Amino acid sequence: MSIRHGLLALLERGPRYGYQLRAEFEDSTGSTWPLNIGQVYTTLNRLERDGLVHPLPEHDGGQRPYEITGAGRAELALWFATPIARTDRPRDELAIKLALALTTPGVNVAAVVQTQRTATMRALQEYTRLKRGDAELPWRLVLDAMIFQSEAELRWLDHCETALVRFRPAPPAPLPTRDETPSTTRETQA
Amino acid sequence: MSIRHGLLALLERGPRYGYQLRAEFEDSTGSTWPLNIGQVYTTLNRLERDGLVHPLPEHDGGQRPYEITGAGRAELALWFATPIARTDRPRDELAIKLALALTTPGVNVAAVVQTQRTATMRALQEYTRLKRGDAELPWRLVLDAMIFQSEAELRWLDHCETALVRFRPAPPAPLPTRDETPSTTRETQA
DNA sequence: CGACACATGTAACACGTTACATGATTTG
DNA sequence: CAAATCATGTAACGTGTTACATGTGTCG
Repeated sequence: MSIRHGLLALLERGPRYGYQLRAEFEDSTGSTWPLNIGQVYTTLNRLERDGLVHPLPEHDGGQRPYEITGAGRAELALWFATPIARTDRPRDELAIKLALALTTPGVNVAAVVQTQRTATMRALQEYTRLKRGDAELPWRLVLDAMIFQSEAELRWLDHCETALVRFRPAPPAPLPTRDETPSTTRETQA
Repeated sequence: MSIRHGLLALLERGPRYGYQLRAEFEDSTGSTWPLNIGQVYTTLNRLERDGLVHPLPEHDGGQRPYEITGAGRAELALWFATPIARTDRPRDELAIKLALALTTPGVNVAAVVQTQRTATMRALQEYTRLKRGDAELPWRLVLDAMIFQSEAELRWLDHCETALVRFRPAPPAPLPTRDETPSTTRETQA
């Protein structure tokens, strides 16, 4: 429901048309999650169907601006007033993957952890690099969210590795997995 | 794609039928993400369509067990060998919400942050409570993932509040949208 | 028998992504 | 003019959720 409410929030600033909405959405989040333009139009149609927005008759060029309605404002206020519960969130694919890897025969769990750690560290570096650019506050906060999440993921991966050693002390054969790290990252035993 | 691959991983242990798959999936993750039984059957159909599993003719009771195929094993191995990139993940609704709240007129961002913090702290306590129960290692790791994420979210919310004070010194100010007077930054930390 | 858990499936719907088709406007 | 960009829309598909329909097996 992020797009639906996101567009509503943008329309709270004033009437906008589809292309504008995509541009402003991506501006706010620094294009962290690129928004397909088709999705904007289908979402606008659903919002109109639900009475949360209505189109304005101005057809200067080809633009069809929309305006938020009273019901839309109420819905938006409810969104801002309601915290996001853990149960609302999508499944954490990484957690599922590791949990299942533990009981799947033939899987080198340590290698899975190590591969993910490399990728996550790389992502973290990229976010840190991006933060040095000039960004507005909204995007900076989005970047910080990504950074905090990546750091938490790294901590969790360390934690998993430690727990793993106690559970399966020695994986029988070091099967090769895709790991592009040169050498340096192996001694992070928390 | 978590369910699709999750079911494949469970089938790697041996042939299973739909009901079993749901039970084992929820066992592994401690019912953190309850899995609708209908979803299991539709996913099994898609896996069969794609040649990753095939049904076994045994129809003892009403059970229709499935078996993983060679292509299924390959797909599963690829899943385990490939790290999960940040771009694969779903949009972070909380980050979007706060980023947009900053530029939406009439929104008390500090209140949004505070409401979320309360909810997240409550979730964190619940996870900590659950961890005291007796759980298998996979579920314990899933719980730890939730805990680490919640802690990161709390840290981020604190961070947002701090950044907010410098950006919009007075939240209760009702009208001004374009007030850029760099007034005295009162450090009102909660 | 009647209730309940086990077990399989289908239908309708929402959301998201990708790709495609179609014009209008700007600009080199 | 031609190409790129702006702008709107549709179609097909994958995934996920909810609700409903149906049958079997067990147990008080």
